Amino acid sequence: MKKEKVSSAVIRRLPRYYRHLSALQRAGVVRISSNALGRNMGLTASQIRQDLSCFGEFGQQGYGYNVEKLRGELSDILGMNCGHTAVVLGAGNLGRALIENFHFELSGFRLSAAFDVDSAIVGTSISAVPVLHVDTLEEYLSQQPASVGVLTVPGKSAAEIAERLVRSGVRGIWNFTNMELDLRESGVVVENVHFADSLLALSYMISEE
Amino acid sequence: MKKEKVSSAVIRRLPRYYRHLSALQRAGVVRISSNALGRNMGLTASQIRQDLSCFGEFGQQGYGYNVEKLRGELSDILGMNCGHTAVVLGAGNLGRALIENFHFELSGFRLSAAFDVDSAIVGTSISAVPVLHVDTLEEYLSQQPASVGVLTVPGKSAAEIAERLVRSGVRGIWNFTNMELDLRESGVVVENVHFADSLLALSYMISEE
DNA sequence: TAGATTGTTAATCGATTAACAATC
DNA sequence: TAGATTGTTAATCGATTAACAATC
Repeated sequence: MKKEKVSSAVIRRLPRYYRHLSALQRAGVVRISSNALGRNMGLTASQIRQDLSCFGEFGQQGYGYNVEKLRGELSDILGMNCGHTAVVLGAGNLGRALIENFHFELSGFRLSAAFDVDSAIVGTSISAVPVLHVDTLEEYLSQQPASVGVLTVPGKSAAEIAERLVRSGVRGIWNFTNMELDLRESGVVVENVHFADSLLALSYMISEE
Repeated sequence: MKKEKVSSAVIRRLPRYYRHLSALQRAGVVRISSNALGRNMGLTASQIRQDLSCFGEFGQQGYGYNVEKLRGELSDILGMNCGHTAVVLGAGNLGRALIENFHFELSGFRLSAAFDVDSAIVGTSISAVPVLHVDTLEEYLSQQPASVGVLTVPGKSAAEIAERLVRSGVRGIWNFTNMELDLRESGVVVENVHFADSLLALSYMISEE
């Protein structure tokens, strides 16, 4: 998958395209024009064609886009067919909620293990995902490399665990802690899910005079 | 709090400013220049001054910004001192994780109640937050209005519950379901937390050739 | 074919960065 | 005071939108 230089704004829209196309496909829609998709998503047709043209030519003049085909192209573009794997760090409430309720496989990830320090849960399984002791993290990852570490540990452990994940060769960290991880020089990509930032943005928007 | 027309890009940075200033304050830093804050956050000094100038003049030439004062200004700008309240819809894994682990009060929200359909938990409390039956939602909100509904119900109930929240007068919906809510005409603000979109963006970034 | 719709180039718009006078 | 740093105006850069020839 070669990339020239795709802007962050475009990258952020790709999962939305994928999601909307999936819904259209489920609804039995076979083809869609950039115009109709734009109305559907609240974007201009122009923007959609411009965005997609970063990756290739997926449409057909006079016809539009085949929904199933475009969805498939997007899944490739997004790396959903790379066989990515993930491990969860911290099987507390949030980690557990993600393991039990979030369908990693629908995003192309296989969730292979969770790690925690709590001896009450180490050795058990959550939704068929084994919970291992975090002391065995390096050993495990040397045998079973992971593409992504899902960081749901307490904030005070975040930096240390992130560091260990980086040394163990993960390519990305999905960071649910409220800590800012500075891994710029490691080359590891950090994707932050800062709940507080999201709620505060909402707070701002509902507080406008 | 009067606003001219603040761009979405600026709004998204405000919580980050607040978070970084909070960390600086905890670290005992009294004053900071736009230059130093920029280095800290990975932004240009120019952008920081431009952003803040949307809301007033908070600095002092030759000195910079007083950390505590600027943090206080940002908390006002973000609406953290408006006495906002929230209710959680759906006390499953994710709802429970938010109730137990997310500190609403640190974002200026009081979490007053949770609602669910499961008779096994209705009537109990989670971290001192009462769990009520969702049938009593309208009755409750007419007595105890909420600024925001936190939507952690299953996707298939999302649209219905969102609609009921809107009719009950919430100003915003913090949407954790994977459903797209179209409330454009209601005037209610939707803030989406789409886990899958976030993971797919990460997937894209770690999959670049 | 005629109508529709793409991919792409050009025009516009908005956001970021640079520059600098004002001033603490 | 001299040095530092702001707030703001101007310049640049990038992203979005519009236009249109190509073509299914």
